[in-house]
Amino acid sequence: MMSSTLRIKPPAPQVVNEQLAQADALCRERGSNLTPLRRQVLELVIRQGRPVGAYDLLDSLRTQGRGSSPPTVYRALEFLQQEGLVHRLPAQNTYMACSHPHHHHRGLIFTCSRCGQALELETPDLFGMLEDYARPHGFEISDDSLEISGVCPFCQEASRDAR
Amino acid sequence: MMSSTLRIKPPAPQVVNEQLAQADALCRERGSNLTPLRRQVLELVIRQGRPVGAYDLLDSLRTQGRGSSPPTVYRALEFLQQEGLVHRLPAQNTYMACSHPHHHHRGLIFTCSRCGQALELETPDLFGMLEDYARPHGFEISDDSLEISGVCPFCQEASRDAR
DNA sequence: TCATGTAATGTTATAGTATTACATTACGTT
DNA sequence: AACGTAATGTAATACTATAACATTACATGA
Repeated sequence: MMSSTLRIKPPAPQVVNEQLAQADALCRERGSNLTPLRRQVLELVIRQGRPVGAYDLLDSLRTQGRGSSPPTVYRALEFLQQEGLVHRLPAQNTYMACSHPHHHHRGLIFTCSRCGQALELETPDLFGMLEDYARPHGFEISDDSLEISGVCPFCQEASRDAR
Repeated sequence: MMSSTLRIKPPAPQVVNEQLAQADALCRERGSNLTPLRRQVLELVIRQGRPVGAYDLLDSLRTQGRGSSPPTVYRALEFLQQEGLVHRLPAQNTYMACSHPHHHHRGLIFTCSRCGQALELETPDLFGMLEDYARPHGFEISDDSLEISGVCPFCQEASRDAR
């Protein structure tokens, strides 16, 4: 993972707390169990403000005094994904907080292959189109987000500067 | 990887040969170097008729008497991807032959999370829409295919039967 | 011819990502 | 108290991918 960017700041503590409160509310409504451990992992993901690798999360957990091993973080991430609180980005093997867990919009996520930064969009037409393509083949979509890789504007600029 | 399906047969030898001939032609045109090793890997991918893992390819290479190690197959796959002959499916860590390497259409690939089977479609509108979403954010798309996970009709049926 | 440069491949080791399997704990219900 | 279930702890291992360096093959020009 070890790539980083200074361009995007981590969210302000207040924003983090809002997102956590929203997660609390959602899970309470649904009767799902946002345990302290799961909540702690979610907080780490949210604070990051960008996609983060599972083993980075594991390091953070250890720093925070949790006796942790890979299954700890993978299980928490699995739960958080089921609840729609976290997206997995398969092309980068990373995880990021969902930016609108309250609606059930399925989103599009652009990830930069240079710096790893990600941008989640609400794309009202996209999944409808995908369903239209899928239907005639009897295929049932289960992904709730779609990752597409490319180059973010900052890294494009960096390329130009290098030349 | 080790999942399998009997529903989709591997392509007939004749089809395999056509696809290989097409790859030969494409690379000749472009002046790119489809070496025996790369061609052998491509053939393995094509014969499979479905997504394959890199280490499965490695095993096959060894069976065929190539003294091979991971970099061998990963390097070949990298070349084949650059040439648009093979797609990587990040959600499954697999590789599959592109079904239309001659046009430069960027395609949509449905993958079944149960059986691993994949279906590549030509989707005339899709990447245009994605570009439209990306443009206002200055994001430049580099993926040439989009993987989306779900459940194929056969596995849906299997689920119903199980109940 | 033969030096030299470059692309491709070989080889060893290691890094990075994820899961299996089994033990333990916490806690609610009978 | 006994039991069942969900969650977590722990050790081991499987799976995926890359780094680093050596070697080979072959084209080109001195």
